[in-house]
Amino acid sequence: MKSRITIKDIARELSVSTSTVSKALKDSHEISESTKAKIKAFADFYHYKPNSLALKLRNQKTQVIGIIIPEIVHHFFSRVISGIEKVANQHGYNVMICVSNESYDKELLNIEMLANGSVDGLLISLSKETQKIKDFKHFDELIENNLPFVLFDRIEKTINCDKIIIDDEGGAYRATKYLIEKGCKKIALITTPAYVTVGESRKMGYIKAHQKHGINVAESLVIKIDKDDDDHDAIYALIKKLIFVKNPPDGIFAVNELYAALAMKVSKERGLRIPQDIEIIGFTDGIISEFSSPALTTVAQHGYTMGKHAAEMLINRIENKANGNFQTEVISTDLKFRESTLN
Amino acid sequence: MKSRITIKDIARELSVSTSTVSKALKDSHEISESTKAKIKAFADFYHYKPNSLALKLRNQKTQVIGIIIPEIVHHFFSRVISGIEKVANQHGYNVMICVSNESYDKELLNIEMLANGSVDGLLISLSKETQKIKDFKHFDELIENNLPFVLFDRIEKTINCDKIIIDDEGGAYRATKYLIEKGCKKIALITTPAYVTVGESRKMGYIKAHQKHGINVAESLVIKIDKDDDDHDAIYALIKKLIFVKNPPDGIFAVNELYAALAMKVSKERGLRIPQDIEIIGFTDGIISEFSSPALTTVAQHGYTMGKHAAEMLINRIENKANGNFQTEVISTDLKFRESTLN
DNA sequence: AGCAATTACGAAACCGATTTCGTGTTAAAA
DNA sequence: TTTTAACACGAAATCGGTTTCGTAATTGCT
Repeated sequence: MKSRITIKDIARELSVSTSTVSKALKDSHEISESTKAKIKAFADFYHYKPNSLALKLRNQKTQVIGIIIPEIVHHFFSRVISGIEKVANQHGYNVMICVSNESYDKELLNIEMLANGSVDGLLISLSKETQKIKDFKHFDELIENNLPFVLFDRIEKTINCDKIIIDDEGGAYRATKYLIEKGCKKIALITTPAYVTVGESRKMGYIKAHQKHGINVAESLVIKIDKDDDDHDAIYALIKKLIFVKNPPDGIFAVNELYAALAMKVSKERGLRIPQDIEIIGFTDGIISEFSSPALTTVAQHGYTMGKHAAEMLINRIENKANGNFQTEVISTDLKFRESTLN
Repeated sequence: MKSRITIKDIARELSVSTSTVSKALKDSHEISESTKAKIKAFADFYHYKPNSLALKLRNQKTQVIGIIIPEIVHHFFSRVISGIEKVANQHGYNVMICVSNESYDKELLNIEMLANGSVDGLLISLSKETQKIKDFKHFDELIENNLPFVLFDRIEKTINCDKIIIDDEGGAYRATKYLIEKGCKKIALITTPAYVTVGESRKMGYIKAHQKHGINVAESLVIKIDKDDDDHDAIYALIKKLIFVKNPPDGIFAVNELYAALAMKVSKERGLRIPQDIEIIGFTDGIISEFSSPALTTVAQHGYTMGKHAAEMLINRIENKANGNFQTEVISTDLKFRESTLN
């Protein structure tokens, strides 16, 4: 059960003090060349590596960034993480990832776990439950202890911190506008409950695009899915109610690719041709869209970029390179044309 | 720039020693009720939380599990992580995730980072490069320092540790056998280069199924994709060479869902009807298969289960509940029938 | 030769906790 | 009245490092 060798072991074996060992290993001028050589050789031989906990405690700096996300089996979030990881590593940071599972309690627990000295800063995307019950007191404590943190994607305006979001409203606006201008007369919206802010923003874009064209949005064309993303059957059933009607919509804008893909499935079963009878656009960073048939036109949201920028914002804060005021950065979207809309 | 309150602050403010504070907060019988009350009230008021680095250093126990995976934007691996996270949390552990990006150097770096006291144990899936160059010396050091670790999915037999794998060969065998028994005469295999062990095992299953039926596998029906998974176009081009020929295959077994989905795309473009003219089976834990059209029949590999079991194996090691010998657990697969094969 | 400067190292404080051991005070037992 | 035990707390060691400061021995300068 031998464990990793420590500086004390080296000191004892070579009959010098721990200070001498420490300095020798850092090539300090205070130590003679001969002693340094001896110590370095010994340390090398036994593969000495300083204990990182001890260093972190001493330096009051962990070089670790904590990430709290609602779920990890999620293409968008995993891209964000990938971007974070990239930038973090470039700056010598590691990442510690916690999953809130869309639960307020777990989010709170995670924050408490990570905020006790384990990390230098936090990157957080709010859980659905947190957005629903609107309780943000766990962030007050972060602010009190002035631990830097950045909210990304699922944010809350009233929290005083740096934020980074997708241009949800703009993306939805352009997608809807595109459908309107292609001649769609009945464009349905498949969205989330209102407490999911990104869904709400996208709905806003959908509405504004209609207003811009002087069209009144029929409430019957808007459905809110209050089901777990894993429960495809339940979502499917809700969408069916939208499409299996006398005069089905001739356009659909869905706030994520899952809804869009399921809408496409339902449409095909209803006998509608895509895109001739009904045009569909999703919102996503995903792969369902690419491989569904017909391939889905989507609002591409660039999660990798968001992750990179979020990490940069946070590291700037941690290293005090940021100016005083908190920023909110908006990542713009692209409309990616595929087969589910007419050329 | 006030920072988190420490036990020393409390001791100073209340004119007691740090030992008294520590004991009081742990409700020790050594401390009088009145003093305990006073200290607890003070600590509560200032939201005192012990510094976790100090605890970890003191206890020589981090309650953190390190995970090293080749990539994170990957449905299978994210499911594995999800399973790990679940079990780890149940046992009071957190997870720290590092990505090797399929690079040997980064894998080595990650291991060194995590093995210096940051974690109690490691869960590792080998990078492609590591499998290619077959250099496993970084694991020797883990063994020397006896830091528990478990290899999952992409493993190496010669490393002396616990391992957990998918029944790649068995899954491939049953999938291929199914195609043969459905009457396919020319079943192509789309696989990875040989150094990717999971690809090789699946190839073995494919071959054995043929042998079982006394069929010789034509080398021309086996293609190895040596392209980055992100480079869909390049993969597409390789698959095209397989299918755009005079007598195309009437069955395809692909070692992952990306290859299967792309093969389906190519087949459709070649004018082949799926599943009437060509039947396709993929190997996966993913979502492309579900939403592609026709939906793909696949060998389901249960990443979530693998993650849970891997975490359990590791925690048993960490907490010395495992018996002495190293185990290799095999997670079995299911053939999930969808539209890309005849009923 | 006498004094200052340099060299080479060790002692001790520190990071933030826990825990063992020691001790002064008080109350109960002899 | 003396002994003893219980009580309540503090000093110090510990985890594994880094860093400041102090100092003995040597060297350099006048």
